[in-house]
Amino acid sequence: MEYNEAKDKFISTWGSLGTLWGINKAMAQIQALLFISTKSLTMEEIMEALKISRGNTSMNLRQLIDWGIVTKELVAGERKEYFATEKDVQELARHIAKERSRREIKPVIKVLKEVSSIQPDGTAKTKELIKQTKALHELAESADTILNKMVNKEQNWLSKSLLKLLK
Amino acid sequence: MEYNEAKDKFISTWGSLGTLWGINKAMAQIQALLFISTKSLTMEEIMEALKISRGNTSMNLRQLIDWGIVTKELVAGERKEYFATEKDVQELARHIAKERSRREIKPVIKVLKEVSSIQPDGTAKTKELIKQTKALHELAESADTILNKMVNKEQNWLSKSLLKLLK
DNA sequence: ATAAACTTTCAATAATTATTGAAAGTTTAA
DNA sequence: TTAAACTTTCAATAATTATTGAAAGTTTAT
Repeated sequence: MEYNEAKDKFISTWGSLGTLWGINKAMAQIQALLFISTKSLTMEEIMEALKISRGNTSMNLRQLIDWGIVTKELVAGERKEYFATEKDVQELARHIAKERSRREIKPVIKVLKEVSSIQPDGTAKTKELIKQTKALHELAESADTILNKMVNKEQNWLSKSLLKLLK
Repeated sequence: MEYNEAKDKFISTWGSLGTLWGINKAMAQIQALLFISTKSLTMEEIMEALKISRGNTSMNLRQLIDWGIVTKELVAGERKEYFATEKDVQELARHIAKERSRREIKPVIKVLKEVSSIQPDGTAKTKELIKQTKALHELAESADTILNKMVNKEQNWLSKSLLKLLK
C-alpha cells in the first residue's frame, strides 16, 4: 500500500467512524486530513482534497473549532486563514471526552436525576421507574466522573497507569 | 412530576441520547420502555406504548436481541412472545461495551494497523501519516483493552475500584 | 471610498436513514 | 389440512440530516 491509498483509507475510515458515532462525515474527514497533514491547510486546500463545497467546509471547520480540536492560524502578510488540528492524540482524546461530557452526558444526568427524584406513590411501576433510573443515574455519574478525571490528568495517564492497573 | 410525565421524559431523553450516539430512536425507546417496565411486554404493548408500527417494533426488537440486551420470553400456553431487557445497569453497560468494541473499535484498529504499517518512502508526508496513525492505533488499542477488561470484571468493578482509584 | 480577497450564511436540494403497512411467512391447535 | 394467531419482510414513503452554491458579509490594501 502506498501513500495515497493509505491516506484515502485513513480519511474514509475516520469519516465512517464519525458517522457511526453521530459525528458528520465531512467534519470527521476534515479533522483526519489535518491530523496527517505536515502543515496547516487553507479552506481551498481542504475543499480540493476532500472534494467538498466551500459552505460545507466552512461550517464544519467552525464546528471543529467549537469542539476545541481545530485552530485557526493567521500567517503574517497572508489574508487567507490556515487551519490545524491538535496533533497529540492524548490531548485530542481529552478535548473530545470533555466536550461529549458537557454536551451529552451532563444533560442526561440531569434528566435522570429529575426522573429518579419523583415522589413514590405506592405503585409498583413508580417504584420500578425510580429504582431503575436511579441506577442509571449512578452509572452515568461514575462514567462521567471517570471521563472528567481523565481529562484533567497529566499526559499519558490513560495509557500508562490505567493499562498497568488492569493487567 | 408524576409517573406518566417522568416516564415519558425518560423514554424520550433516552431516545434522543441514542440518536446522538448513532443508535436509532425506536431502538433506544423500546429498550427504555422495557427497562422501567415491571413485567415483560408483548409486541402489541410496545407498539401501543410508543405509538410505532409493527414492522418497526419487530425490526428493532431483533436488533436489541442481536446486541444481547433484550431477550424473548415464551410463556407456557401463550402463543405470543414477551420481551424483556437486561435490568442490571452494570450488565447492560458490559453488553453494550462489548458489542461496540466488536463492531466499531476492532475494525478501526485493524485499519489503523494497516495504514500505519506502510513502507516509509523517505517523504515527510508518509512519515507523518505513519507517525500519526501509529499514535491513534496505540490509543485505540488502549481504549479497547480497558473496555474489554471492564467487560470481563465482576459486578461493580467499574463504579467501585476505578472510582476509588481516581479520587 | 472602493475593490479585491477572502469567509459566512442559508434556502434549496440531495443523500441517508427511519418508519410504515400490507403481504408473506411461521407456528400451533383443532 | 385448515385456520387463527401471531411475526417477519420489504418496497414505498416520510423524516431527518448533510451538502451545495451563490448571495451577503467581512477585512484589508490602496
